[in-house]
Amino acid sequence: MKKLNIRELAQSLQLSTSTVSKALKDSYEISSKTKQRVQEAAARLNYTPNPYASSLKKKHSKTIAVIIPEIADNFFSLAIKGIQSVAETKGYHLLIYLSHEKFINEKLIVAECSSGRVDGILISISEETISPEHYLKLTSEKIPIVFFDRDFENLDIPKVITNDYDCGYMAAQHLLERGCSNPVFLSVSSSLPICAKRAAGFAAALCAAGIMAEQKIISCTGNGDATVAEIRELLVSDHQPDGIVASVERLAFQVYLVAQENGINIPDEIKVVAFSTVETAPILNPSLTTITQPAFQMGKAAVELLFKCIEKPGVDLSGTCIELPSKLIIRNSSSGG
Amino acid sequence: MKKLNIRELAQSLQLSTSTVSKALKDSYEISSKTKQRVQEAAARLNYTPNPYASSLKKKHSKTIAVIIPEIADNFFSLAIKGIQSVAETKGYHLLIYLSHEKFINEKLIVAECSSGRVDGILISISEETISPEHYLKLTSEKIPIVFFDRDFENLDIPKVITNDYDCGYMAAQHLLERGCSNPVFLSVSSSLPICAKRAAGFAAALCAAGIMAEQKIISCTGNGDATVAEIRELLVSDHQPDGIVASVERLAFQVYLVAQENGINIPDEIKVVAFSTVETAPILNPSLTTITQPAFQMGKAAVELLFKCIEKPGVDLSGTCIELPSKLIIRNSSSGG
DNA sequence: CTGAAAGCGCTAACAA
DNA sequence: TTGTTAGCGCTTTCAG
Repeated sequence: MKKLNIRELAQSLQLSTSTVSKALKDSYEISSKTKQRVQEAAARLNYTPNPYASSLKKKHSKTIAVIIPEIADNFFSLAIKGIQSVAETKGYHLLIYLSHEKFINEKLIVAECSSGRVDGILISISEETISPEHYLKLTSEKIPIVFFDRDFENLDIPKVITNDYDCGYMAAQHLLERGCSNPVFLSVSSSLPICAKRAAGFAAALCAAGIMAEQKIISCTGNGDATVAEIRELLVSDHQPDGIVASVERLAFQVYLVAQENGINIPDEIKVVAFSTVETAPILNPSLTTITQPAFQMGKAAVELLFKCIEKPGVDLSGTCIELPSKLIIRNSSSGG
Repeated sequence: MKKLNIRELAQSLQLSTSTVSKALKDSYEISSKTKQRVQEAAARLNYTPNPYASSLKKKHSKTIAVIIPEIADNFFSLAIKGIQSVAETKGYHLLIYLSHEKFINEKLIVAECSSGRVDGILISISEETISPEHYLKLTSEKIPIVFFDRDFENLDIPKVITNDYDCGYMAAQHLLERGCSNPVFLSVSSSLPICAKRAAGFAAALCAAGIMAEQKIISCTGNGDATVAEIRELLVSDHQPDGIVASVERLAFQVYLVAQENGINIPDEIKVVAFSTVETAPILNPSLTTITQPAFQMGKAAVELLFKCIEKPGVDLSGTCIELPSKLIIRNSSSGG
């Protein structure tokens, strides 16, 4: 069956293309009799309008871009799920782009998005991102953008984030209450605002308890084996910490692995808390205390905000910041003390 | 900064649009001097060609659709990552659609894809899918489609799958070797081919060992709490099984939870093996024996196959089936015996 | 209520 | 080597 276009459909009905076009979208200008005739024929002949022709004419595409650093990560999968749940009710399409945590990739993707391909952009910035020009260019071209989770600070771009500073504080405090005297924070990037905020909260809690926070923020910037090596070195050192806050779940997994391989008991010798949405937290060995972000809700809130920008180009949402709190869920990895 | 089009760019250079168009794509017809002039101007004025206009003309979109049942699932996240890794090198865009395991959604999505929006489709079918007309319609319209992981059987559509039957067999055999005399298989859907194949392999291994496989295939079709209830009932029943093969990882997690809450020891009282790609398998309590699919590679192989279909519409790839083997990774949840 | 016609921004014959 | 022109398939005034 050959794909047919609106002209052919119109011809087969002895109507003009404009009548058919209007009938298809149920316009009040068309008699209900012809509407029916047209819609019936369209269904029968399997007519589907070419979305690109229509986008070209209407100057919007009913598609949005989601730019994330990584997809094989529970947080982002859940966020996409949230995004998709509302995009689908609005008939929007979702284009997914991965920056792989690289600034250069992110810039290329963002530039590509300014071509008119998408009506709006949802982005969680890469670890490397240090300047915002590419976002600014987008806003100057009036294509709406909203940050979710990982934002670029001091910009007027709308965002939905979580209470990272408070959670960093909470995590440290929790460890302190459980008897840790030498907790450390495992950071993935000092330039990444969310990580910096978590670290800052952590440091503040230590200070409040009279502990010097210097040297308690440990950067684990490599990935894979390099990080494992760093963690191994940390855990078997003379000044082994007695508590760990993992800024991302991957680091917690690595801590577990290293502890396991070196016979270090969690939580007796070392307690751990992780920023994580991992589903298996309750059945880990031991079950993992987490700071869990409302990933699905954040995705949802972010698209909703984006749709507001798209639908009401007039109203000024710049500066809007929605903060959805994360939750500390206490499990066995931090018990005892 | 207002977005400009090719005509305006051409005007500002005192050239024709066709010259500019060709210069932009580095055509041999254009002198290198003007090429440079054009490209320099395009960069300076921030010109980006409208992709929809170009798609309309060229009759392809450089975008492919990925249709999956669910995104918050390690297997699919990894598969997307594999897909993306090759799409990005080819400059293709990725549209993601979720069927939420519903046949009706899948049909709608597939129909939408036949509009010319995408150059090809990668799909993992929903649990409910029972008829293939919507796929056939696509192929009759010459839009390439390839199945990955969850295929619809007895069709000539290319696919990349894993050795599900063998793995079901292997899982059962492993449990038997470890001393189980009453293993069961937890199925999510009897109509879903991959699940059925896993179950069939499982049953075959039992038969080979002289065990009646009747009633050993247990369907856990509800989701969430309903499934937990089913599993709870199974585990505390008089004829409690001493081995479980979970056809999907979610079921294994639920088994762990129920075992935990009822003080049932894994692996002493009951051993478990799960079809799963979960990253935390080694650090679960106890570490989980898995049949792990090569998710990333499957995604990669699938797009590569799809690109072959797209790039060489002439050659006939129908019937192509790439089978990438999964691996049994033995851990503590099935130890002892 | 229906139709004619212009044009969205780009590409690709074909001319020059 | 560059320019003219005719669409791609659709939507949308504007006339009828």
